[in-house]
Amino acid sequence: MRERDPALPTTRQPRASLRRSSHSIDVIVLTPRGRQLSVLCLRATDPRARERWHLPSDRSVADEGMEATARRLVHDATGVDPTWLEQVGAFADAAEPTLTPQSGHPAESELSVAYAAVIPKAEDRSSGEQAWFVVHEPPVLPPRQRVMLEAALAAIRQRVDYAPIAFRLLPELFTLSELQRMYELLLGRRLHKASFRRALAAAQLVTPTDEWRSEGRGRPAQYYRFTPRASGAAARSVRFDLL
Amino acid sequence: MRERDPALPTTRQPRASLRRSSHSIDVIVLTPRGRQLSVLCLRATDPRARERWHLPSDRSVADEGMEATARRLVHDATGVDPTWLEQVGAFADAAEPTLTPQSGHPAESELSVAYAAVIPKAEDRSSGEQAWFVVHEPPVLPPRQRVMLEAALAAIRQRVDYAPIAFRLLPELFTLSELQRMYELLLGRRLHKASFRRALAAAQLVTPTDEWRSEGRGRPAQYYRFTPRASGAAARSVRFDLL
DNA sequence: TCAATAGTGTCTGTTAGACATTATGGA
DNA sequence: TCCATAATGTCTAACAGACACTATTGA
Repeated sequence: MRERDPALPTTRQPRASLRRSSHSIDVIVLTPRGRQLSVLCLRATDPRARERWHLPSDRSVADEGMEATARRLVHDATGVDPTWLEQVGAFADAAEPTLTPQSGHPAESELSVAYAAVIPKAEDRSSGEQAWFVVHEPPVLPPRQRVMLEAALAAIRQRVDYAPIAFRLLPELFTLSELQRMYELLLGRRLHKASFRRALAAAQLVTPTDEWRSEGRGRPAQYYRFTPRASGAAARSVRFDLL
Repeated sequence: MRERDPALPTTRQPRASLRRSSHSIDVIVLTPRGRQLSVLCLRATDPRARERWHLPSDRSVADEGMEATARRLVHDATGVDPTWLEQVGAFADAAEPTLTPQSGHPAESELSVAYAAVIPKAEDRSSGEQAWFVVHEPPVLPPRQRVMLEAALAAIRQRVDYAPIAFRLLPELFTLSELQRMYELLLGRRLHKASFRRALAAAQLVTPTDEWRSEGRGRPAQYYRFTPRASGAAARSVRFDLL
């Protein structure tokens, strides 16, 4: 790709950034808020359609690659870099054999490549131009982006057992209860406490520290640290079928 | 997408088929051959580069949708429709910050959407223009397509426990040994016989018939039929951690 | 009889999930 | 004292994997 493209029947493209492609990069930015997982949505710029929302999206794949575009989209919207990012897939509108009146995507791109991104905590920039929505109660989105949101959630739930997504959402030191709550947030269901800790111990994913947390009422909790198994596959693949 | 696209700065597209996009659909066509899983590759048309191979690919997303394009690619190359088809993801060439001398894709498309397809058995059309390669010993492919092949195999292994891929590769009636061999082929590893059958029974995925197979030496095998659990999720999610 | 494949029975170690109990702080 | 949270111990049913065994055909 890029630079030489003599076979293309289109006109020569400007060589630097801001070239518009026929496809877009769309990002599902997720963050924990309270007991819920929330997704970042942007308000339509058109003042006549203030109740139309959409996901961060960009068609200028500026010689930077898809993942870099997704990362930039997250940074521009939230001010921070995602701590985890992964492609979900490519989406077009369902090709109805007879009629497809209008695009299911705000930028009218033929094709959208969706990325799921997570950031630890969102500084509340609810400027009116953007807002966080609980993932199960999103605003009305363009059809294609609604599909992408569901696919992103499914992808995260599938990968959370094998990728350190939960740890990327927590600070360096965390308690096992905090870790479990993060897993529950990502998976969207409750886990069994004893089994959760047994699985963690078996996988040797965390090591205790000397730090303790004492806040609020109950017994202080020990802080743990994430200690991924160096290269060699996880001692056990950490199956959280729990609860 | 399609038809109205007033926002696009490009010239008006011809409305019907054979419109070239900036992205391609590439298909990883897989079929069981003997004890191995094989992938379909096409020979370069350029007579000066007869040892260059590539995956079936098409840039004319002819108002038909990505999946239909993938299906057509399979049909054109093999004469049959795929019995299972699923998107793997979108792939571009790694954006080296400094230089990316040439495309990692034969059609020089910016972006390729990969689909994994399986067909039950390949009528041998090894016309010299195309050939089947054992998946672990593919020919030299364009870099992007090599990545897509590996991703397709990983995707299949991940989904084989939840999607009826193995059954789509077998005839209506099959023996449990045949089914197990198909799973082993797709997963790329041996399974434990007793555990395999226990898991099948627990998941209630198959029901015995009155037919028996008697061919070759050993004891005749009973034929089974695939009986998916109607809608309601599988009684058990059929975990084949076996062996 | 042997070889080859199909299918089953039994045993053992592991583990998920339930449940109960102890531990330790704040109000 | 009571309450809330953390952490651990024990029990049971389920199950994966190993192993051995029986069953049934053709050569």
